[in-house]
Amino acid sequence: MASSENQLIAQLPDGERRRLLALSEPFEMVLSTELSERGRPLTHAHFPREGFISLVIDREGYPPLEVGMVGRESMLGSELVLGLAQTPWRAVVHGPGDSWRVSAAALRRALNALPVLRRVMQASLLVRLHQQVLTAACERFHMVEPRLARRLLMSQDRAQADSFPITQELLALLLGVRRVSVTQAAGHLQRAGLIQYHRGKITVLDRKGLMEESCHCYQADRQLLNELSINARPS
Amino acid sequence: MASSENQLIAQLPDGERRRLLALSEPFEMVLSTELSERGRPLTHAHFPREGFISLVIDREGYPPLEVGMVGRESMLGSELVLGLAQTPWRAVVHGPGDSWRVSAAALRRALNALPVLRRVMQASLLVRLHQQVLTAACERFHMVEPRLARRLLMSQDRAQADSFPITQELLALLLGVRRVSVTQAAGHLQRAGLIQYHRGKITVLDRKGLMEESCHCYQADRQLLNELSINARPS
DNA sequence: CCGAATCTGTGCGGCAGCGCACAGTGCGTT
DNA sequence: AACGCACTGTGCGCTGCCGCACAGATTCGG
Repeated sequence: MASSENQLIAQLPDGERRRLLALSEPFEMVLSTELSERGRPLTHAHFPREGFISLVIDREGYPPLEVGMVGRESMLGSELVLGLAQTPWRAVVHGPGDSWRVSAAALRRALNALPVLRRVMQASLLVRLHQQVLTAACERFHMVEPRLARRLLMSQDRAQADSFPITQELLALLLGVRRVSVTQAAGHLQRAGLIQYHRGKITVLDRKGLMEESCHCYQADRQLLNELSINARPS
Repeated sequence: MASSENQLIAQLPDGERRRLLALSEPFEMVLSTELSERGRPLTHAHFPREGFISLVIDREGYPPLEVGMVGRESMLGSELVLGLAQTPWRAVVHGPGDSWRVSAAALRRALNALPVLRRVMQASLLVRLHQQVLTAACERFHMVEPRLARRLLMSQDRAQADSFPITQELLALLLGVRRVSVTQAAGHLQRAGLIQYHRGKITVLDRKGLMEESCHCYQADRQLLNELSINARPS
């Protein structure tokens, strides 16, 4: 149970956790459903326990592009800690799983009484900002194959399993490249024995090897998460 | 005077503005100086009244890259509203001018008593996040020339003059491309009669034409700023 | 006044990813 | 069994930007 708990919730002291969960309801995140629309105020925040949500923007004349990822290490809706909830992205479920769902109004009210939750959400928002920056540089300058490797590792972390469903078509969307480019990069990784895939299901065979192929943005990301989470803990 | 006031400060009601300015000191932002270092907590927030500050990240094996820009429409240090002040970027003055400078500690204390300032800073932080996302997509997919045009318009807005100092070398850094690419794109724009430059000084001749050459990310950016600023106003 | 540093311009080969088009292959449905 | 659909694989020409190298031009410092 604890192993599949959302990691922000896990950071809360017992009292706050109970009060937050009392406001929450278990929610099944179904593949490809939308949890928020662009420009609309958020109706619910989500604390995923498994699976992941992609933050996706639509640009005229281009296919959609992923600009962020929310899994059990994070939450959807940390902007609510600012009292504002419009976002420029859509939130789409790309890894099925369960979440705790809280209505925006209830969460906003509860924030006053839950100081640690407030801190955690503030830190989470800052993490999102920092990740945005680092990811932007990564997407801009690194080549497809390392980025694909990074991406697979990230997905695996959220899925908490060696094997998880994801098509090359979707990966192309997430990376902002053609599907063909994914096919080629993935072919490499497969021939190298690092991964194995078949019709929308990918299995990571050699996690360590995959980390070597990935740009070190993956590690930078994880480090960032640790640093800022620790900072959130002390009052 | 009002025309060269920082626009966030201009949004404050008289009482709050007076109290904030009482904590502030006028500060001269000198070209190429650093107002914050990567990873270090911010010592001072800045509200520029003219000129601009670049947010710059350093990546191993690559030249530095600009990931954001702070001028009179914004502030340096809105993260302080989260009670946290580590940032992944350095803040470097790339357009000289004056700012209001407030120590981080004083600002943090004052935030409790100044609700409108708090709102304004929250909105400003959200704007930064949104801009990060949109700019990332722009940098990734648009070509050099439109991005250069956009960039020049942005610089002009902050400088509040048709003519302002900036070298192609610096522009290359800001755009994340080679200096040569800037030379070529700038040559185009000059031959088209939109700009005119000479040894580190650029003059915008045809602002309208420049907007047509720029990707519409420029307009999207301004629109975003308006929408979110308006939202900050009503309590 | 002369050398040095700064800023801008040009040429050339290379390459990663793009757009487009098409061809297999496994899976589900009726 | 047969069909359709989703997923994956391959080929080809194009192009925008890169890395490298060098050259003219203007300003600055001693």
